[in-house]
Amino acid sequence: MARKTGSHSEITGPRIRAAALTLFARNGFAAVSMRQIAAEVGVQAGALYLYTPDKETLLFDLLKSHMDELIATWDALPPAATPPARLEAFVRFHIGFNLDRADAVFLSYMELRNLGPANFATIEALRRDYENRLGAILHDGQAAGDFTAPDAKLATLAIIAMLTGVTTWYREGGRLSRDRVGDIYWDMVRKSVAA
Amino acid sequence: MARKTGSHSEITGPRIRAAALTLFARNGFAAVSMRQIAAEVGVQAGALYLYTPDKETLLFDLLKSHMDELIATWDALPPAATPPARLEAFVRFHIGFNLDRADAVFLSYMELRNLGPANFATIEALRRDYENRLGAILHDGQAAGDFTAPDAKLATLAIIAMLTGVTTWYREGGRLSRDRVGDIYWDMVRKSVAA
DNA sequence: AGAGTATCTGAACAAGCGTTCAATACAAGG
DNA sequence: CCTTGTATTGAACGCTTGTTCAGATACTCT
Repeated sequence: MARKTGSHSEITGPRIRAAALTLFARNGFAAVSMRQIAAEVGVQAGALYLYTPDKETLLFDLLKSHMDELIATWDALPPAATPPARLEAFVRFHIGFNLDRADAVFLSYMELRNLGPANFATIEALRRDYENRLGAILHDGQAAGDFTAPDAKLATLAIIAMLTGVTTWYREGGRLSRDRVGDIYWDMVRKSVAA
Repeated sequence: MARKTGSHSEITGPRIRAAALTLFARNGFAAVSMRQIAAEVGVQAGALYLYTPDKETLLFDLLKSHMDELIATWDALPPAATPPARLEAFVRFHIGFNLDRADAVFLSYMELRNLGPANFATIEALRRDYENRLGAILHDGQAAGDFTAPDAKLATLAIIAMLTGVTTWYREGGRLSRDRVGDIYWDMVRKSVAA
Protein backbone atom coordinates (compact mmCIF):
# COMPACT_ATOMS: atom_id res chain seq x y z
CA MET A 1 0.00 0.00 0.00
CA ALA A 2 1.08 3.58 -0.53
CA ARG A 3 -0.25 7.10 -0.85
CA LYS A 4 -2.95 7.99 1.64
CA THR A 5 -6.23 9.49 0.46
CA GLY A 6 -6.23 13.20 -0.12
CA SER A 7 -2.54 13.74 0.52
CA HIS A 8 -0.85 16.45 -1.48
CA SER A 9 2.57 17.94 -1.84
CA GLU A 10 1.39 21.43 -0.92
CA ILE A 11 0.12 20.12 2.39
CA THR A 12 2.83 17.65 3.36
CA GLY A 13 5.73 20.00 2.64
CA PRO A 14 4.72 22.74 5.07
CA ARG A 15 3.69 20.19 7.65
CA ILE A 16 7.14 18.63 7.52
CA ARG A 17 8.79 22.00 8.00
CA ALA A 18 6.49 22.88 10.88
CA ALA A 19 7.09 19.57 12.63
CA ALA A 20 10.84 19.81 12.12
CA LEU A 21 10.92 23.36 13.49
CA THR A 22 9.09 22.42 16.66
CA LEU A 23 11.04 19.23 17.27
CA PHE A 24 14.44 20.74 16.51
CA ALA A 25 13.78 23.66 18.84
CA ARG A 26 12.48 21.48 21.63
CA ASN A 27 15.02 18.64 21.48
CA GLY A 28 17.95 19.84 19.43
CA PHE A 29 18.82 19.08 15.84
CA ALA A 30 20.97 16.02 16.46
CA ALA A 31 18.55 14.52 18.96
CA VAL A 32 15.64 14.47 16.52
CA SER A 33 15.44 11.66 13.97
CA MET A 34 13.89 11.78 10.55
CA ARG A 35 11.51 9.06 11.73
CA GLN A 36 10.26 11.28 14.56
CA ILE A 37 9.54 14.11 12.16
CA ALA A 38 7.79 11.72 9.80
CA ALA A 39 5.69 10.28 12.62
CA GLU A 40 4.59 13.76 13.66
CA VAL A 41 3.38 14.38 10.12
CA GLY A 42 1.81 10.93 9.84
CA VAL A 43 4.05 9.67 7.08
CA GLN A 44 6.93 7.23 6.64
CA ALA A 45 10.51 8.47 6.90
CA GLY A 46 11.24 7.85 3.24
CA ALA A 47 8.58 10.34 2.18
CA LEU A 48 10.55 13.23 3.74
CA TYR A 49 13.12 12.91 0.98
CA LEU A 50 10.55 14.09 -1.53
CA TYR A 51 10.78 17.46 0.21
CA THR A 52 14.38 17.80 1.31
CA PRO A 53 17.61 16.32 -0.04
CA ASP A 54 18.87 15.63 3.47
CA LYS A 55 18.50 16.50 7.13
CA GLU A 56 20.94 19.39 7.21
CA THR A 57 19.23 21.11 4.30
CA LEU A 58 15.94 20.83 6.15
CA LEU A 59 17.49 22.75 9.05
CA PHE A 60 19.14 25.25 6.75
CA ASP A 61 15.88 26.02 4.94
CA LEU A 62 14.16 26.68 8.25
CA LEU A 63 16.90 29.07 9.37
CA LYS A 64 17.18 30.82 6.03
CA SER A 65 13.47 31.47 5.61
CA HIS A 66 13.30 32.75 9.18
CA MET A 67 16.08 35.26 8.58
CA ASP A 68 14.64 36.28 5.21
CA GLU A 69 11.25 36.90 6.74
CA LEU A 70 12.75 38.82 9.67
CA ILE A 71 14.61 41.21 7.40
CA ALA A 72 11.80 41.55 4.86
CA THR A 73 9.23 42.32 7.54
CA TRP A 74 11.37 45.02 9.11
CA ASP A 75 12.22 46.56 5.75
CA ALA A 76 8.54 46.70 4.85
CA LEU A 77 7.73 48.89 7.85
CA PRO A 78 7.55 52.63 7.10
CA PRO A 79 10.69 54.21 8.56
CA ALA A 80 10.09 56.61 11.45
CA ALA A 81 11.26 60.20 11.16
CA THR A 82 13.99 60.48 13.79
CA PRO A 83 16.63 58.08 15.10
CA PRO A 84 15.01 57.83 18.55
CA ALA A 85 11.67 56.99 16.93
CA ARG A 86 13.38 54.46 14.69
CA LEU A 87 15.09 52.90 17.69
CA GLU A 88 11.81 52.61 19.53
CA ALA A 89 10.23 50.98 16.49
CA PHE A 90 13.13 48.54 16.28
CA VAL A 91 12.86 47.56 19.93
CA ARG A 92 9.14 46.89 19.69
CA PHE A 93 9.43 45.14 16.34
CA HIS A 94 12.24 42.83 17.44
CA ILE A 95 10.44 41.76 20.61
CA GLY A 96 7.12 41.23 18.87
CA PHE A 97 8.48 39.39 15.85
CA ASN A 98 10.65 37.09 17.93
CA LEU A 99 7.91 36.29 20.42
CA ASP A 100 5.76 35.07 17.54
CA ARG A 101 8.55 32.77 16.42
CA ALA A 102 10.27 31.61 19.59
CA ASP A 103 11.12 28.21 18.09
CA ALA A 104 12.80 29.68 15.04
CA VAL A 105 14.71 32.23 17.14
CA PHE A 106 16.01 29.54 19.43
CA LEU A 107 17.09 27.47 16.46
CA SER A 108 18.84 30.41 14.82
CA TYR A 109 20.95 31.01 17.87
CA MET A 110 21.62 27.42 18.87
CA GLU A 111 21.88 25.13 15.90
CA LEU A 112 24.11 27.07 13.55
CA ARG A 113 26.88 24.69 14.51
CA ASN A 114 25.10 21.83 12.74
CA LEU A 115 25.45 23.59 9.39
CA GLY A 116 28.25 23.02 6.93
CA PRO A 117 30.60 25.96 6.28
CA ALA A 118 28.74 27.31 3.24
CA ASN A 119 25.31 27.20 4.85
CA PHE A 120 26.74 28.63 8.07
CA ALA A 121 28.22 31.58 6.21
CA THR A 122 24.90 32.30 4.52
CA ILE A 123 22.98 32.52 7.78
CA GLU A 124 25.74 34.50 9.47
CA ALA A 125 25.66 37.05 6.67
CA LEU A 126 21.91 37.47 7.04
CA ARG A 127 22.28 37.96 10.76
CA ARG A 128 24.91 40.62 10.25
CA ASP A 129 22.65 42.24 7.70
CA TYR A 130 19.89 42.52 10.25
CA GLU A 131 22.19 43.76 13.00
CA ASN A 132 23.49 46.44 10.69
CA ARG A 133 20.01 47.93 10.49
CA LEU A 134 20.15 48.60 14.22
CA GLY A 135 23.74 49.73 13.86
CA ALA A 136 22.69 52.33 11.29
CA ILE A 137 20.02 53.72 13.61
CA LEU A 138 22.54 54.10 16.42
CA HIS A 139 25.05 55.68 14.07
CA ASP A 140 22.55 58.21 12.73
CA GLY A 141 21.37 59.05 16.22
CA GLN A 142 24.94 59.54 17.36
CA ALA A 143 25.58 61.93 14.47
CA ALA A 144 22.41 63.84 15.25
CA GLY A 145 23.34 64.12 18.93
CA ASP A 146 20.41 62.00 20.09
CA PHE A 147 22.54 59.16 21.44
CA THR A 148 25.82 58.73 23.24
CA ALA A 149 26.97 55.16 22.92
CA PRO A 150 30.64 54.67 23.74
CA ASP A 151 30.88 52.03 21.00
CA ALA A 152 28.19 51.68 18.35
CA LYS A 153 29.06 48.10 17.42
CA LEU A 154 28.95 46.90 21.02
CA ALA A 155 25.76 48.79 21.69
CA THR A 156 24.19 46.99 18.74
CA LEU A 157 25.16 43.57 20.02
CA ALA A 158 24.22 44.42 23.59
CA ILE A 159 20.77 45.66 22.65
CA ILE A 160 20.03 42.69 20.39
CA ALA A 161 21.12 40.22 23.07
CA MET A 162 18.94 41.97 25.61
CA LEU A 163 15.88 42.02 23.36
CA THR A 164 16.28 38.48 22.09
CA GLY A 165 16.51 37.27 25.68
CA VAL A 166 12.81 38.04 26.07
CA THR A 167 11.97 34.85 24.18
CA THR A 168 13.60 32.72 26.86
CA TRP A 169 11.27 33.75 29.67
CA TYR A 170 8.13 35.35 28.20
CA ARG A 171 4.97 33.28 28.57
CA GLU A 172 1.67 34.24 26.97
CA GLY A 173 -0.89 35.09 29.61
CA GLY A 174 1.77 35.78 32.23
CA ARG A 175 2.20 38.78 34.50
CA LEU A 176 2.99 41.23 31.73
CA SER A 177 1.42 41.91 28.35
CA ARG A 178 3.54 42.15 25.26
CA ASP A 179 3.00 45.88 25.05
CA ARG A 180 4.05 46.34 28.65
CA VAL A 181 7.21 44.33 28.03
CA GLY A 182 7.87 46.51 25.01
CA ASP A 183 7.42 49.63 27.14
CA ILE A 184 9.84 48.45 29.79
CA TYR A 185 12.52 47.36 27.37
CA TRP A 186 12.19 50.53 25.36
CA ASP A 187 12.69 52.51 28.54
CA MET A 188 15.89 50.63 29.35
CA VAL A 189 17.24 50.78 25.80
CA ARG A 190 16.46 54.45 25.47
CA LYS A 191 18.29 55.33 28.65
CA SER A 192 21.23 53.03 27.93
CA VAL A 193 22.19 54.99 24.82
CA ALA A 194 20.96 58.37 26.04
CA ALA A 195 23.10 61.41 25.40
CA MET B 1 46.27 -5.82 26.58
CA ALA B 2 44.95 -3.21 29.00
CA ARG B 3 46.02 -0.27 31.12
CA LYS B 4 48.54 2.03 29.53
CA THR B 5 51.74 2.87 31.38
CA GLY B 6 51.43 5.63 33.96
CA SER B 7 47.70 6.20 33.63
CA HIS B 8 45.83 7.13 36.77
CA SER B 9 42.31 7.85 37.83
CA GLU B 10 43.15 11.37 39.03
CA ILE B 11 44.34 12.25 35.55
CA THR B 12 41.81 10.51 33.37
CA GLY B 13 38.75 11.81 35.23
CA PRO B 14 39.42 15.53 34.70
CA ARG B 15 40.56 14.89 31.15
CA ILE B 16 37.25 13.23 30.37
CA ARG B 17 35.32 16.17 31.78
CA ALA B 18 37.44 18.66 29.88
CA ALA B 19 37.04 16.80 26.60
CA ALA B 20 33.30 16.39 27.10
CA LEU B 21 32.89 20.09 27.88
CA THR B 22 34.67 21.19 24.73
CA LEU B 23 32.97 18.68 22.46
CA PHE B 24 29.48 19.24 23.86
CA ALA B 25 29.81 22.99 23.51
CA ARG B 26 31.19 22.79 20.00
CA ASN B 27 28.91 20.11 18.54
CA GLY B 28 25.97 19.75 20.87
CA PHE B 29 25.29 17.08 23.46
CA ALA B 30 23.36 14.68 21.23
CA ALA B 31 25.81 15.00 18.36
CA VAL B 32 28.80 13.90 20.43
CA SER B 33 29.33 10.19 21.02
CA MET B 34 30.98 8.57 23.99
CA ARG B 35 33.51 7.13 21.56
CA GLN B 36 34.47 10.65 20.41
CA ILE B 37 35.04 11.77 23.97
CA ALA B 38 37.09 8.66 24.68
CA ALA B 39 39.16 9.17 21.55
CA GLU B 40 39.93 12.75 22.59
CA VAL B 41 41.23 11.46 25.92
CA GLY B 42 43.09 8.57 24.28
CA VAL B 43 41.09 5.80 25.87
CA GLN B 44 38.43 3.26 24.89
CA ALA B 45 34.74 4.11 25.29
CA GLY B 46 34.20 1.52 28.02
CA ALA B 47 36.68 3.29 30.29
CA LEU B 48 34.44 6.36 30.54
CA TYR B 49 32.00 4.38 32.64
CA LEU B 50 34.55 4.21 35.45
CA TYR B 51 33.98 7.96 35.81
CA THR B 52 30.33 8.52 35.02
CA PRO B 53 27.27 6.27 35.30
CA ASP B 54 25.96 7.50 31.94
CA LYS B 55 26.14 10.24 29.36
CA GLU B 56 23.46 12.48 30.82
CA THR B 57 25.11 12.50 34.23
CA LEU B 58 28.33 13.56 32.58
CA LEU B 59 26.54 16.60 31.16
CA PHE B 60 24.77 17.30 34.43
CA ASP B 61 28.00 17.25 36.41
CA LEU B 62 29.55 19.75 34.03
CA LEU B 63 26.58 22.11 34.33
CA LYS B 64 26.27 21.74 38.08
CA SER B 65 29.90 22.39 38.85
CA HIS B 66 29.86 25.41 36.56
CA MET B 67 26.89 26.93 38.36
CA ASP B 68 28.33 26.09 41.77
CA GLU B 69 31.60 27.74 40.90
CA LEU B 70 29.86 30.79 39.45
CA ILE B 71 27.87 31.40 42.61
CA ALA B 72 30.70 30.56 45.00
CA THR B 73 33.12 32.88 43.22
CA TRP B 74 30.71 35.80 43.33
CA ASP B 75 29.83 35.19 46.96
CA ALA B 76 33.52 35.15 47.87
CA LEU B 77 34.04 38.69 46.57
CA PRO B 78 33.91 41.40 49.25
CA PRO B 79 30.60 43.26 48.81
CA ALA B 80 30.91 46.88 47.73
CA ALA B 81 29.43 49.60 49.89
CA THR B 82 26.61 51.02 47.76
CA PRO B 83 24.15 49.49 45.28
CA PRO B 84 25.70 51.30 42.30
CA ALA B 85 29.14 50.00 43.28
CA ARG B 86 27.72 46.52 43.74
CA LEU B 87 26.07 46.71 40.34
CA GLU B 88 29.32 47.75 38.72
CA ALA B 89 31.11 44.87 40.43
CA PHE B 90 28.46 42.47 39.20
CA VAL B 91 28.72 43.66 35.61
CA ARG B 92 32.49 43.30 35.53
CA PHE B 93 32.43 39.98 37.37
CA HIS B 94 29.81 38.41 35.13
CA ILE B 95 31.60 39.40 31.94
CA GLY B 96 35.00 38.28 33.19
CA PHE B 97 33.90 35.00 34.68
CA ASN B 98 31.87 34.02 31.64
CA LEU B 99 34.60 34.94 29.18
CA ASP B 100 36.91 32.54 30.97
CA ARG B 101 34.36 29.76 30.59
CA ALA B 102 32.66 30.36 27.26
CA ASP B 103 32.14 26.64 26.65
CA ALA B 104 30.43 26.06 29.98
CA VAL B 105 28.27 29.17 29.57
CA PHE B 106 27.12 28.04 26.16
CA LEU B 107 26.31 24.59 27.52
CA SER B 108 24.37 26.03 30.44
CA TYR B 109 22.13 27.99 28.16
CA MET B 110 21.72 25.45 25.38
CA GLU B 111 21.73 21.91 26.64
CA LEU B 112 19.42 22.07 29.62
CA ARG B 113 16.82 20.36 27.47
CA ASN B 114 18.89 17.18 27.43
CA LEU B 115 18.55 16.81 31.18
CA GLY B 116 15.88 14.73 32.88
CA PRO B 117 13.29 16.63 34.98
CA ALA B 118 15.13 16.30 38.31
CA ASN B 119 18.51 17.36 36.94
CA PHE B 120 16.86 20.16 35.00
CA ALA B 121 15.18 21.50 38.12
CA THR B 122 18.49 21.49 40.00
CA ILE B 123 20.27 23.61 37.40
CA GLU B 124 17.30 25.94 36.99
CA ALA B 125 17.24 26.56 40.73
CA LEU B 126 20.93 27.44 40.71
CA ARG B 127 20.42 29.83 37.84
CA ARG B 128 17.58 31.56 39.64
CA ASP B 129 19.75 31.71 42.73
CA TYR B 130 22.41 33.58 40.81
CA GLU B 131 19.93 35.91 39.12
CA ASN B 132 18.47 36.79 42.48
CA ARG B 133 21.80 38.22 43.54
CA LEU B 134 21.52 40.78 40.77
CA GLY B 135 17.84 41.23 41.60
CA ALA B 136 18.73 42.09 45.19
CA ILE B 137 21.20 44.74 44.08
CA LEU B 138 18.59 46.37 41.86
CA HIS B 139 16.01 46.20 44.62
CA ASP B 140 18.31 47.79 47.17
CA GLY B 141 19.33 50.49 44.74
CA GLN B 142 15.71 51.22 43.95
CA ALA B 143 14.91 51.58 47.67
CA ALA B 144 17.89 53.89 48.13
CA GLY B 145 16.84 56.03 45.18
CA ASP B 146 19.90 55.15 43.13
CA PHE B 147 18.01 53.33 40.37
CA THR B 148 14.71 53.65 38.57
CA ALA B 149 13.89 50.40 36.86
CA PRO B 150 10.25 50.12 35.82
CA ASP B 151 10.32 46.41 36.69
CA ALA B 152 13.11 44.91 38.79
CA LYS B 153 12.59 41.34 37.59
CA LEU B 154 12.70 42.32 33.92
CA ALA B 155 15.70 44.52 34.48
CA THR B 156 17.51 41.56 36.01
CA LEU B 157 16.80 39.32 33.04
CA ALA B 158 17.56 42.05 30.53
CA ILE B 159 20.93 42.85 32.10
CA ILE B 160 21.96 39.22 32.39
CA ALA B 161 21.02 38.51 28.78
CA MET B 162 22.97 41.55 27.66
CA LEU B 163 26.08 40.62 29.64
CA THR B 164 26.03 36.94 28.77
CA GLY B 165 25.81 37.88 25.10
CA VAL B 166 29.41 39.03 25.26
CA THR B 167 30.58 35.42 25.14
CA THR B 168 29.07 34.95 21.68
CA TRP B 169 31.21 37.54 19.95
CA TYR B 170 34.26 38.35 22.13
CA ARG B 171 37.56 37.11 20.75
CA GLU B 172 40.80 37.31 22.71
CA GLY B 173 43.23 39.69 21.00
CA GLY B 174 40.43 41.46 19.15
CA ARG B 175 39.70 45.15 18.85
CA LEU B 176 38.78 45.63 22.50
CA SER B 177 40.37 44.52 25.74
CA ARG B 178 38.31 42.86 28.41
CA ASP B 179 38.54 45.90 30.63
CA ARG B 180 37.37 48.15 27.82
CA VAL B 181 34.40 45.85 27.19
CA GLY B 182 33.64 45.98 30.89
CA ASP B 183 33.77 49.78 30.81
CA ILE B 184 31.38 50.03 27.89
CA TYR B 185 28.87 47.56 29.26
CA TRP B 186 28.98 49.15 32.68
CA ASP B 187 28.22 52.50 31.08
CA MET B 188 25.18 51.08 29.30
CA VAL B 189 23.91 49.17 32.31
CA ARG B 190 24.38 52.13 34.62
CA LYS B 191 22.39 54.42 32.38
CA SER B 192 19.68 51.86 31.65
CA VAL B 193 18.63 51.72 35.30
CA ALA B 194 19.53 55.31 36.16
CA ALA B 195 17.14 57.32 38.30
C1' DA C 1 -11.93 3.56 -19.39
C1' DG C 2 -6.99 3.81 -19.62
C1' DA C 3 -2.54 5.88 -19.26
C1' DG C 4 0.50 8.55 -16.88
C1' DT C 5 2.25 10.91 -12.98
C1' DA C 6 2.77 12.40 -8.35
C1' DT C 7 2.91 10.65 -3.80
C1' DC C 8 3.99 7.43 -0.40
C1' DT C 9 5.13 2.75 1.71
C1' DG C 10 7.96 -0.69 3.68
C1' DA C 11 11.92 -3.01 3.66
C1' DA C 12 16.62 -2.85 3.38
C1' DC C 13 21.55 -0.91 3.93
C1' DA C 14 25.78 0.01 6.35
C1' DA C 15 27.15 2.67 10.07
C1' DG C 16 26.98 4.24 14.50
C1' DC C 17 24.86 4.56 19.09
C1' DG C 18 25.12 3.93 24.63
C1' DT C 19 26.27 0.55 27.57
C1' DT C 20 28.08 -3.95 29.67
C1' DC C 21 31.57 -7.14 30.95
C1' DA C 22 35.04 -10.86 30.98
C1' DA C 23 39.75 -10.74 30.26
C1' DT C 24 44.05 -8.43 30.93
C1' DA C 25 47.90 -5.43 32.11
C1' DC C 26 50.00 -2.64 35.25
C1' DA C 27 51.35 -0.61 39.99
C1' DA C 28 51.95 -1.10 44.68
C1' DG C 29 52.58 -3.62 49.17
C1' DG C 30 54.29 -7.34 51.69
C1' DC D 1 58.46 -12.68 43.77
C1' DC D 2 53.77 -12.98 44.55
C1' DT D 3 49.39 -11.31 45.61
C1' DT D 4 45.88 -7.93 45.48
C1' DG D 5 43.32 -4.17 43.57
C1' DT D 6 42.80 -0.63 40.16
C1' DA D 7 42.59 0.95 35.41
C1' DT D 8 41.76 -0.36 30.99
C1' DT D 9 40.80 -3.00 26.71
C1' DG D 10 38.18 -4.97 23.09
C1' DA D 11 34.46 -7.36 21.78
C1' DA D 12 29.81 -7.83 22.02
C1' DC D 13 24.67 -6.49 22.96
C1' DG D 14 20.41 -4.78 20.82
C1' DC D 15 18.85 -0.65 18.90
C1' DT D 16 18.64 3.48 16.18
C1' DT D 17 20.46 6.40 12.65
C1' DG D 18 20.19 8.84 7.71
C1' DT D 19 19.29 7.49 3.32
C1' DT D 20 17.83 4.70 -0.90
C1' DC D 21 14.58 2.46 -3.83
C1' DA D 22 11.46 -0.83 -6.07
C1' DG D 23 6.82 -1.34 -5.82
C1' DA D 24 2.11 0.06 -4.76
C1' DT D 25 -1.55 3.39 -4.66
C1' DA D 26 -4.46 7.35 -5.74
C1' DC D 27 -5.30 11.19 -8.42
C1' DT D 28 -5.53 13.81 -13.22
C1' DC D 29 -6.00 14.11 -17.83
C1' DT D 30 -7.40 12.49 -22.08
